[in-house]
Amino acid sequence: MNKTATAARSRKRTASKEQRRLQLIKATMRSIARRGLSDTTMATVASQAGLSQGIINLHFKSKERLLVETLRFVTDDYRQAWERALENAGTASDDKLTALIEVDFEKGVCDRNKLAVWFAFWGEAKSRPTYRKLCAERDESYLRILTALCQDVIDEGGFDNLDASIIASGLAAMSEGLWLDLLLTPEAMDPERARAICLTHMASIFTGYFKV
Amino acid sequence: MNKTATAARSRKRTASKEQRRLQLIKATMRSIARRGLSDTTMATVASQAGLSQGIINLHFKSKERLLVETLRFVTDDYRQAWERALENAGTASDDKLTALIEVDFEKGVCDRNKLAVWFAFWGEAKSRPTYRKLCAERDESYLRILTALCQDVIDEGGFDNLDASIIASGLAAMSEGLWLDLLLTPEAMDPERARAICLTHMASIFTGYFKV
Amino acid sequence: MNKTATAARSRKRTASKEQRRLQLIKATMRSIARRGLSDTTMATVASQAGLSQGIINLHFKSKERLLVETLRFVTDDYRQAWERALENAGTASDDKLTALIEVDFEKGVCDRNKLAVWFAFWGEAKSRPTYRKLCAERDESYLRILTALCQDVIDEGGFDNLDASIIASGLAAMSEGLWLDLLLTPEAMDPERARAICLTHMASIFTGYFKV
Amino acid sequence: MNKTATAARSRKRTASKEQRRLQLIKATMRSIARRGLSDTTMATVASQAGLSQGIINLHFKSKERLLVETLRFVTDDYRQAWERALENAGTASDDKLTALIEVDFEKGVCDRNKLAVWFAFWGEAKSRPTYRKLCAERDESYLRILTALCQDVIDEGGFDNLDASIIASGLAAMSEGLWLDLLLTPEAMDPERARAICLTHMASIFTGYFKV
DNA sequence: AATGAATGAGGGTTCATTCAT
DNA sequence: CATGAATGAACCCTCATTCAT
Repeated sequence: MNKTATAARSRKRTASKEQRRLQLIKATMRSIARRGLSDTTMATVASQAGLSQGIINLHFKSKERLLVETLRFVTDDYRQAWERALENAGTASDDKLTALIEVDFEKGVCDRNKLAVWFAFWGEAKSRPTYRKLCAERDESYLRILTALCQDVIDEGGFDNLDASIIASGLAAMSEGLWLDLLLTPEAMDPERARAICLTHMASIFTGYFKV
Repeated sequence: MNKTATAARSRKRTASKEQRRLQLIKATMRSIARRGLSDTTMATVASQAGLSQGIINLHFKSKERLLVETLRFVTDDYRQAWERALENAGTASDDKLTALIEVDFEKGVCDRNKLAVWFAFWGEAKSRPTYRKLCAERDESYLRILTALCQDVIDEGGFDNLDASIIASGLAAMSEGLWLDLLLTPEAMDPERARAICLTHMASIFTGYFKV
Repeated sequence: MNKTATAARSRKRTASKEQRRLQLIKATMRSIARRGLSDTTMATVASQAGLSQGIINLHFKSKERLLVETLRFVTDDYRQAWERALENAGTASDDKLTALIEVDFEKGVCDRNKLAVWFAFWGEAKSRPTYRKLCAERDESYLRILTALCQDVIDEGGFDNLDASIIASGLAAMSEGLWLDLLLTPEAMDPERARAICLTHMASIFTGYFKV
Repeated sequence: MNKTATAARSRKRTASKEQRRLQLIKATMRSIARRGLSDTTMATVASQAGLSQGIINLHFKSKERLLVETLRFVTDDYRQAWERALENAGTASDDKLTALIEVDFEKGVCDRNKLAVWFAFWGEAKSRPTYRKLCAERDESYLRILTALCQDVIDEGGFDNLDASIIASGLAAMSEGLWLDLLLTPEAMDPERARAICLTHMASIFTGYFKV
């Protein structure tokens, strides 16, 4: 066997290992969404993945690690979504801000399964420093960019009496609260309506901008 | 022993029984706040209450029942808080609305322990119809009164182009989202700031009202 | 209920708890003797005791603790045996020494089950500081009294050229080695013969003493 | 490819196979010495040997076989040591006996790691016929030669009142017991002192012989 | 011959629940 | 009404073994 083949196999093995981890993380998310965090066991995850019991400890050492990696995955996934949204948005500040708001309610981000995962971890965050830290980091980086964009709109639109930080915090909070409504009362709230609520809010603040 | 005595004793017993239940519910809340829902066991609750192992099954029949009753308690507690706030508020619609908003961030309602309980149950709500129903009811009744008050302000202030339902939903969501910030990043958010954010938001919408 | 009754019940409860611990320790010894330390599981011990799985963690917190307590029990048991033997022995030093030797091969001490327990723990002692410490303490206190008695015989018999420490160490070692023979080759060694070997050894050293 | 080449390769392969087995047995001994028998797993052995997980089943079929082969190795190793010692000893019976005793405390035989292996297996011997048989055989062949040599010394020295079997059993036992001391209380016993104890013992029995 | 990912039986442990006191 | 010892199912995790590569 020549070097190239060895490298190929080696690469394949490594890739496969990463794939397995991803497969297990996704199975974990499904299990959390369907049964809740407290009813998510090694068995439910393994079975979701169509694999055997021992597989999780083989790849993640412990259940706790699996859960942390799952949270990290959701966190990264969310960040990538809004980074991508910003890239694809127009160059105008209000367009960017709109894009950042809308990403919270678009398909890949705002499905009830992922929301369930978010709330599952938030529910345990107070008593689990590891979870809290991961969640907090997500919030902070998101809030930072949101604040910056609000400031841009303020500057451009001449809304000198507004405080970007206050607006951004309120907006981010509203978005999270709407997620809760989507989770708890799906019959009374849907992503489209949630998006409209946020944009209406922005339009109230920045007169003349964010026509819904 | 005469009938009166029996009745008296019976009444006393019942009262005592109710006290015990309350004692256990409060112990449950403390346990959830300190250790999280998933680390809250019959033992941690009983120990918090300074009572023995078997006591919970005696009064609540099962752990599940205890948790449901705890959630119900929190729900009722919250409702009473804003009902009381409305009673104590001025008669003007905007005063009432302000009172309703402020109650979310006042001491008895907005302490990190109670927030932890809320999020603990929200985290499990998707996969537990019983929890979801209780949480949803809370939201709905709160949202109903909030919408009505917004409508009053709209009518009184002549804000005919505004939609009370949209505003109320956004406001309620913002409030819940701010709770999450209080839970996750207490160093970056405090009740006073959260209140200010909400009121600023209202002031943006209803020009001339809700001066912070 | 009066104080006496309370005390009685309390005493009974405590006693009962102590009894349960003893029962489990004895079940552990039987399990080790029959199946070996490596095949002794929580299940084999509980089943030996005729009790349920969870009982051991209830009384000993962990398997490791149970094993340590079992070793401690054997250690204490052994010490009590030779202390009792010394009390019952005559006042002459050589009588006492004889008694101390004979106790190693008398019924209550030298049965194959207990020997199996000793060797099971000795087998793990090198890599388990806790075991080693307990075993070493047993050895040391026994060796100390053995040396003292040898010294007495030396003094009384005028064996000035002998070293009590050397003799005692050799004697103690011989005794332990004979236990191994009893364990490994019961068809070639029995307690009576082992006892004779030790006494013959003493008779060789202290001319005129320890006639077998 | 001609026959010769095939044979050569085959021979080489066989040799290599034997080396691998030896490598794994030595890794097993190290693992037992460092972690104890109960913490010795296929993984710890393979890792000690710097090889992969599956290697042991490839060469030994099962863990049990590996352990048995390890015990057999230690047994053979011990036998070879005293056979060599006898060959190298002088022709006088007491010289041979001295050599036989001294081998127990010389470097290659009496190191704490090997002692740990011995005791590990002795600890499981009672409940494992396979282990017991192997250990017993070791004892028996050693005891046979020891008895014969004692008899020679008795005959030559005119110690007609002594019983070779009793002396040999006592001596062998003492040696094993001293090993235990070396294992458990290395700060209180060392090979040199152990050797001295045995020789002193012999000198007491055979007056005029075995001057230390 | 050698690897190491995968399996799954069985281990120790936790904990909701029961029940004699 | 209250206790807490006892139960046993279900959990997470370990590890000997298998097998595709």
